[in-house]
Amino acid sequence: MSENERIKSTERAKILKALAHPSRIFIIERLNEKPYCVNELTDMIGDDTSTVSKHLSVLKNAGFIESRKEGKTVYYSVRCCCVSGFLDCVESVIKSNSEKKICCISTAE
Amino acid sequence: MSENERIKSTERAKILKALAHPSRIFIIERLNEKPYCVNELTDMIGDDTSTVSKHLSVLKNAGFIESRKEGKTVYYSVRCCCVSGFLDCVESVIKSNSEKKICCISTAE
DNA sequence: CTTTCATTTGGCATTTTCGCCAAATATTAC
DNA sequence: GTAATATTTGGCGAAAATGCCAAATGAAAG
Repeated sequence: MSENERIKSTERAKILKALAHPSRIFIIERLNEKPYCVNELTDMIGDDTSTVSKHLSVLKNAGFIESRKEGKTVYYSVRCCCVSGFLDCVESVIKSNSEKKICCISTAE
Repeated sequence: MSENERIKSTERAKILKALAHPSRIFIIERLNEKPYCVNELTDMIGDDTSTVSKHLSVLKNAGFIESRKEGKTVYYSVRCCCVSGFLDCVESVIKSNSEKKICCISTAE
């Protein structure tokens, strides 16, 4: 692996890692519907506020979401529309695993 | 987050985690071209054989790749054709990050 | 200015992941 | 059979991720 290849793979891994957590996937799915503030997401998830805030920070740093401040409240929203395609693909892998078939997102129904 | 939602998010996170490592992304990219054996991938990556073997095991358990034994050699190949779409999406996020624009895979060039 | 509410940051213990080595397994050659 | 080659597995220390608490910051209200 050349230096350049290693840098590129590491960069990509960072993005994927940012999404690779149950709460963060849940957050992305909720934000895919509409913007939510930290408090609302915290209530939904049930973890500590600081934990949720850190998850949001991870997603933001990766470029998946963005934030907008409104008074005391910070609203987060999805910045990258391809995330849903991401999750569709994940779903497709899961489906193919359970069916023990080769997966393909276009044939998955 | 309901029990069911938590299970679903955890399941999805597992799949994403399996891909969220520089070497594993590199492996998927190589296998996307054609099947390779452990030795060949080890040479390309430069890590210990056991390390690469474990990465392959992670990818296989997640359902991304499959293996076929030929004599002493084990060849791995991509089982899920949507993986390239995955990586395209990751690329699109990276690109939008550097350009500080909203990303969308369809407009990314 | 003080209080209150929403969020972020620092710190720390726990858990998970990583990567090497050594040993085990499997297959072919001698 | 033994030796050589390819891969996997077990184990262990090092590094990274996780999640809570407490403290800090920021903004509006009294």
